[in-house]
Amino acid sequence: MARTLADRQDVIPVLAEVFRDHGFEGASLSAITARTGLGKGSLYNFFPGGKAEMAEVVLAHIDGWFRAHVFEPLERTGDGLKAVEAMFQATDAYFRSGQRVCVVGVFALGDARDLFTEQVHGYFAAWVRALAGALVRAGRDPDQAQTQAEEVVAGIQGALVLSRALNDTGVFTRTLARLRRTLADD
Amino acid sequence: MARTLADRQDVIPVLAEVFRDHGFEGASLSAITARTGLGKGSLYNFFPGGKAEMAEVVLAHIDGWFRAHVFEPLERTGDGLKAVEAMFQATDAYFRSGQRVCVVGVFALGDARDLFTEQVHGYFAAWVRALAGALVRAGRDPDQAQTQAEEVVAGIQGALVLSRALNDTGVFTRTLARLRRTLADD
DNA sequence: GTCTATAAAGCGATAGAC
DNA sequence: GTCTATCGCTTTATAGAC
Repeated sequence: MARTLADRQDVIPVLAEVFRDHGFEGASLSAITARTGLGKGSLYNFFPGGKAEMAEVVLAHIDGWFRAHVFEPLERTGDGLKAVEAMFQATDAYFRSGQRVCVVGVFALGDARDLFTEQVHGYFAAWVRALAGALVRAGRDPDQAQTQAEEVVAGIQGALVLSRALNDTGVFTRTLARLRRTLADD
Repeated sequence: MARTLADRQDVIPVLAEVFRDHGFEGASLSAITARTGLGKGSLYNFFPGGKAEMAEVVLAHIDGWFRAHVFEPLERTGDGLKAVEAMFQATDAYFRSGQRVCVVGVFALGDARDLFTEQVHGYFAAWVRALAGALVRAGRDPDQAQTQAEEVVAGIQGALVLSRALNDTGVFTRTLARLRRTLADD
C-alpha cells in the first residue's frame, strides 16, 4: 500500500478503515502510516491535532454519510415504509453485509467513548430519531415507533458484534431480514 | 481502592472491571495496579504471562460464570420456556440492567479480537447453542430456534452498545422486555 | 509475596532538511 | 508537502531488595 494519496479528503476513508479494524487506542500512527502510505510529516500536515483530530474527522465523515444516505432520506421520504426499506438497503451496503463493523460502535464500547462522547451519542440518537419519525409517518404511535427504532438500531449493532465474534456474516444478513419483517408486520 | 486482595482468585473480578471499562488495549498496567491496589510485582507473581494471561483468566472466569448460571440451566431445565426466563433474569442481573457492558463483546469489536478469537467465538457460540436448544425443547423447529437464539444474543449485545452510547439504561431494560415477549409469543 | 528501580520497546508528537 | 531523526513519555516486563 504505497499509493500516494492526493489530499486530505482521500485519506479519511483509509483512516476509517484503520480505526474500524483496531479501535482508537489500537490504531497506532505506525499502523496509520502503513495503511495510508503517508509519513508522520504528511499526516500532521493534514491533521495538526494528531490522532484525536483524525478520529474526529472520521466520525464527522461517517456522520455526514449517514446523514445524507440514511437519516435525511428517512426524514424526507413521504412514504414511511419506503423510507425504512431504503435505510435497510443503505445499511446493508455500508456494513458490507456484516463484513465491516461500525466505527461508532467500536468507539462506544472502547476507551475512546470518553473522548468522543458527543459524536457517539449524536450518531445513534440521530439514527433512532430519524427512524422513529419515519415509523410515525407509517402509522405507528410515537411510543411504539421509538421502541421499534431502538430495536432496529440495537439489533444492527448487536448483529455486527455477533457476526464478527462468530466470523459469520450470515448472522447479519438474517438479522436485517428479520428486522425488515418486524417493521413491515405491525 | 487500596484494599489488599488476599489471593489470585480475588483479583479476577477487579481485572474484569478494568477490561470492561477500558478494553484490552486501554487497560494499562498502571490502571490495573490502581484499581487492584497491587503492584506490578504482585501482578506478575499471580499472572506470569502478564496482561495477556490476565485477560485470558478474565475471559475464562466469565465463561465459567455463564456456563454455570446461564448455559447449563438453559440446557438442563426441562421446561424450555422456564429456562429461557431464568436466562433473562440472570442476564439482567449480570449486566446490571445495562450499566455494565459485556467484556467479551468489547473484545470482539476491539483489537483484542485477534488475540482471543477462540474464547470470543466460544462464548457466543455456546450461548446461542444453549438458547437454541431450550427453544427446541419449547417446541420451536430447529431453524426457527437458531434464528431466534441469534436474535436474542445479538439483541442483548446491541442493547449494551446503544445503552452505553446513549448513556440510557432504559434501552437495555426495554430490549430485554421485548425479547422476552418475542420468545413467549411464538 | 510485595515493593521500587529499571530495562527495552513503542507510543504520539515535533523539528528541520529537502 | 513529505521525509528522517529525535524528543519525551508511557507502555509491558524484569530484576533485585526486603
